[in-house]
Formats: sequence, C-alpha cells, structure tokens
Amino acid sequence: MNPSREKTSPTRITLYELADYTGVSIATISRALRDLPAVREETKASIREAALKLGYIPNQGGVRLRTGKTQAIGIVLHQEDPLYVFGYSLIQGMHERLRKSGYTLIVLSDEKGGRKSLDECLKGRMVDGLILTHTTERDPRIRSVIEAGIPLVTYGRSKISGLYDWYDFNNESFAYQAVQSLAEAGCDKIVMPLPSRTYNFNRYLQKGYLRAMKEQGLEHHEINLNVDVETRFFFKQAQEILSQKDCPNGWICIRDHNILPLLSAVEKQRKVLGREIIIAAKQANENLNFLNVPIIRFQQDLRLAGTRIINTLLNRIRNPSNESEGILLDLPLIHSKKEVI
Amino acid sequence: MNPSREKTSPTRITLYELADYTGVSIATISRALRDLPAVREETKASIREAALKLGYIPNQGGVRLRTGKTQAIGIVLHQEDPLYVFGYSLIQGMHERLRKSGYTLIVLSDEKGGRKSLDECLKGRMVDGLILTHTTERDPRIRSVIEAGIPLVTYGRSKISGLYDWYDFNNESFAYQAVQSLAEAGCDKIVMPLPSRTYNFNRYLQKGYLRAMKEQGLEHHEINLNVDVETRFFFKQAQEILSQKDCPNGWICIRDHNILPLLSAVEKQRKVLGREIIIAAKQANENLNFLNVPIIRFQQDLRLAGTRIINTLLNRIRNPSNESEGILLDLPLIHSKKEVI
DNA sequence: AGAAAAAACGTAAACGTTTACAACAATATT
DNA sequence: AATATTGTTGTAAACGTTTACGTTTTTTCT
Repeated sequence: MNPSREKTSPTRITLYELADYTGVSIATISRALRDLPAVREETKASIREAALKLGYIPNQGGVRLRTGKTQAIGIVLHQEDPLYVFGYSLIQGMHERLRKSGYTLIVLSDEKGGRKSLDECLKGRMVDGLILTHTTERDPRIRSVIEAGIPLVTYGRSKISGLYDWYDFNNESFAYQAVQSLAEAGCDKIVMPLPSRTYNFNRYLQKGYLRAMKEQGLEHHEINLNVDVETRFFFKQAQEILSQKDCPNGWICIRDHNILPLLSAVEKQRKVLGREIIIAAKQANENLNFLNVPIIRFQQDLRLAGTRIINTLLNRIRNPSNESEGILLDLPLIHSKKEVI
Repeated sequence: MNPSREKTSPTRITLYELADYTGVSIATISRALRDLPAVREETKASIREAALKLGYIPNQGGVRLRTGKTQAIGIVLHQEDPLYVFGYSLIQGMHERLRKSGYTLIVLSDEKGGRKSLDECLKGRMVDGLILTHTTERDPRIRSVIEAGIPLVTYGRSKISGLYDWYDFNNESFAYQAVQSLAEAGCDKIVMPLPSRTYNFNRYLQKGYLRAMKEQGLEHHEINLNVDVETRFFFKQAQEILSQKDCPNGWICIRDHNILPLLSAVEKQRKVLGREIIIAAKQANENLNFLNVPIIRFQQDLRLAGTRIINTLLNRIRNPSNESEGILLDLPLIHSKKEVI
C-alpha cells in the first residue's frame, strides 16, 4: 500500500556514525564540529575530515530541540498592500547577507487569524531573530517581540523604546529636499500624497515637507489622496485633481507604483511635464531609471538596506544586550529634472 | 554577567503540562491534538480546550526530530539575475496559499558554495517540499531533489522525467500570438531578444516565434541581444540596433524590465512608437499597465502562478505517488496597441 | 450472563543533539 | 617526588514529540 519512498536516505549520518568512524565519543565530535576550545587540534582536524567525507549534516530537529535555537530568522510581510513593490529587493538583499551565515530566511505573515501568525511564531520560538516592516507609530508588535525575548530589527522607526535596532530611510530629509528642488524649479503649489497615518514614516514625510515649505515661504496644501490605494483608483483621483484649474504644479511621489499612473494622468490632462507640472519622486526600482521623462529622482536602495538590516540583526543575536542603535539611510538625488537619459 | 533574558517564557507549555492539567497521559494529548481516531470525542474536546487556554504550541524541534517532517517548504532563488523582477509576486502568491496550511516558506539560494545550499538542504532534509525556478533543459537539480525523495514542483519545464509536477507559462503560444499581432499591425521585420539558452523556456519562445513567422511568410531574424543583461547595457544595444536603417520594426519583449529601456531607445532614435516601431510585451508587473504608450500587452499573472504552484505541491506532499502533472498557464492579451488608457 | 471484540488510554522507547559532570591524561608547581 | 593544575575526552541525562505495544475499559454478541 505504502508506495516506494524508503530506499532514499539509507541511514542518515549522525554523530554516532561519526563516532564509530573516528573512534571518539559523540560528545567530542559535537564539540569539535562547533570548534569549541576543549578539543585538541589534531582530533578536530580528523573529525572535520570525517564529517566532510561522510557528508554529515547536523539534524536541525535535534539541535533545535536541545538548544532552542532555530537557525532561522523571520521577516514578516504585510498582506494588505496590494502592490507591495519593495518586498523583493529587500528580501534579496537580506538573503544575500544571510547565506554566508548559516541562517535561513523564513517568510511570515502578519495577520492574526492565520496559522503561523506572529504570535504563534513568538510563542513557538520559531525564529532566532525577527524583522518587522511597516512599523506604526506605537507598533504593538514591537512590544510583543521584545517581551518574547527575540532579537529584533525594524525597518522603519517607532516610538516604542526597548532593546532593538531600527533602520529607516531618511524620509524627512527626502521630503525636505524634494520640496526644495520643486521650489527651485518654480513650483508654488506643491503637494505630496501620503501613506496611511498609521505608518510612522508618514510623520517624517510631513515634517520635512512642512519645514521646507515654510522656509520657501510657500503655503502648504493638504491633498486627499492616499498613495497605497489601487493603482487604477490613484490614476483617476490624480486625473481629477489635475483637471481643476489652479491645480498643484509640484508633485512629490513617494511610491514607485504611483509614478506611472501619475504620468498617465498628467498626459491625459494635456499638461506639459517639466513645465506645467513637475514631479519629484522617490524611486526604489532601478528600472524606472529608464523611464525617459524629466522628473526629479531620489534613490532608495532597498537591497542595500536589506543586507545591512540582517547585519545588525546578526550582531544583536550575538550580543542581545548591546545598546540599541538606529540608522538612517540617505536617499541621494540621482537625476535632476533636466537630465534625461 | 549574563544579562536579563530569562524571565521571558517562564516555562514553556509542553505535552506534560497539558497532561498534568487534564489528567490524561501525554500520548492521548498528542493524539487528541492531531485529531487521531483513537480518542473519545469528549476527551478530545477537553484537551483542545486546555491547549487553547494554556496557549500550547507544539515544539517544532520535537516534532521534527521525531517525525522527520519540517513543516516547511522551500523556494530556491536565483542569485545571478541582477534584475530578478518576478520574485516577489511569486513569493507573495505562494505565501498567500501557504498561510492556511501550517507550513512556512523558507527562502533558499542556488549557489554551490554558500551554506544552506540546495545540496545541504536536501541532505539535511530541511524542507518537506521544494520549488525550483529557472529550470534548464536538463536541469540536474531536479534529479537531485527527486533522489532525495523530496516532493517537487518546478516553475518551468525540463526534459528530466520523474515523479514531480511542473507549472509553466505557455511561452510558445505567447510568442506565436505576439508575432501574429505584430504582423497584423504591419510589421515585416520582427525580432525577439531572448534569455540565455540554458533556460528551458528559451526553446518554447523560439518555437512559437518560428512557427508564426513561417505561417506569416516572414523571414525570421536572429538578434544578438540577451534580455537579462544589465538594464543600461540593454538600452545601449537596443539603441544601436535601432539606429541602423532597415532596423526591425516589430519587437517582442519578454521581460518587464526590458520595456522601459526599449521605449527609451525608441524615443532616443526618434522613431514613432506604434507606427514605425511596434512592441508586443509580456507583462508581469501590473503597474506597467499605466505606462501610457501604445504597446501590445500579454499578461503573466505570477501571483496566481504562485498560489497554484503551492497548491499542487501540497497535494504531492500528501500523495507522493500521484501521477506527475504539468500545467500550462495562459498569457491573455490585455491590450492591443490601439487601446491606451 | 459470560466471553469476545472493539475502543480508549497508558507505558516506554526513540529521534539526534548539547552539556553538566566525572574521569583521565599531561603538564606545571612545590 | 608527590601534588596541584590544566587540558582533553567520556558518560549520561535532557530537550518534547510520536508511536509500537500493552493494558484497561467499554461495547457487542451469543
């Protein structure tokens, strides 16, 4: 009845096989392979050689049961965003750093209901370290993670204090510079569609925007257009706003996926990009560099962010009582509006 | 010396705690929680209640050690592509299906050298099921995975036979239709930059292309331009080709990240898109819908592919001796060149 | 009513590791 | 020289689960 699946993996190599082979006890084998000091160098060498020869791979179940360590770090994704564009670059960067380290990357979801939710993951101690994205101003998840004693790095700041690190792009500085560039280009009615208030970086964007507008002596404008709505809807709304006379002439774009719909809307309304309407955009996907239109671009290097986030996470795992550190990443200006390819 | 980290998780809830609490043995607890038949319904109910109340989460290390099952499935990424755009949608789709299932998704890398490479993952039996992307014509990885006895689904076909499933987009049909559309639009010199020969889908693209060209009575053209080169380089090459008189007037685009550079090149050469040069593109990222230019688009729904891949993988895990199945996904035409938003 | 069969539960061993502790060998100290 | 110290190895228990097997309880059958 039970079909053939048994001839594979005849018997797995364990510490016992290695012990038989080398003539020492499993305890020394274990120690040698982890390079603990209490083993003579020669025996270490021969044990390592044997392990390599027999193709020994530690049974994760065993080590996990014994030590409680999982050799895995988790990143929690956000299911709600329909167009969550940055995910992959970030993951790629993380993975790049991770592969040298012996840890694996596991992908978790945010939502309460599902199995393998964050709570379950914490209680089950399924990861040795965690990365949270989409932080809110007082993100309750941070507390939970810290209380569970799991090393944490967040992508995005939060007001919660505790022993964890954060990374963030300097959105305040970005907004400030964006306004400045637009003002220099002659815009007097500058708007910036924002993400949901729940995300913490909303505040930093606003802060930079307001500060720059004040310095430029410009009146600031609220705009009722969320950047994370369906692309199609964003397009419609933008089009409507642009159809009014006295419409904004300077637009700050904080999401890659807003750029194309916005451009479409501009074109649809027969406005001249770069003269009547000027756009300053934060850009993560480097393909957009080849969008051959005059817009002002600031680059957000998510891949780099990913590797650096993992880097500090690994540090914190090794050294859980280190001082918390927060790191701000720059968004360099890569094209002023005049330079087109 | 050793800083505070111990007050967390006072003592984990295990089967023993549940046994104390309910007054039955750990064996029945274990059986009840897995809903095995050999337990009376009333006791099951009370055990489940207790588990919920005490917040029991099975220790993965324990179950893994005992059963050999990891409750994880792995996807192996391809590190070499510099602009691996589809990754995230696929992962997102997979994750979406996975969260209901109790499995976690772990991200693996391809390359030999790194730790946690595919071999190591197989030997260590670190996943219950595997997904391979970027399959080559006779992909040796497939053999390895099958021999290791790990349920497998590939994204992309291969000539290796065995007990595994595959998913693939119907690239032959896509290429065929693309040629057809371009010919109908009046192109007589149609080219299709290709991916590396090592990837299996290269063959299908060519096949569809050649068949359609023949039917249309057109002479086919080799073009020396790989789609997976650096974006900047692709742009340069395309520009050069377009600068020659008698240059191709019909272009088939198989990668999202080729679209923008190609458009740039067309514009740079002052060709009129939609008249002098016509483009038919396979498009995965739906943001590109808002690229307000007249190109012919075929859609590749990677998210859907992701969920369906996981679906059949889970089936195979449950039923390893099922017949192999291969599934071809369509690439529907979503815009003919005349329809712009 | 009793015996036989079926259902429900318990006992104990095993999965492969790490680590406290004990034991032994080699070296340093007096 | 004997003793203390250090360095190296072995023994055995524990981590939390599942499951073969045995035992008890309940149900069914005659």
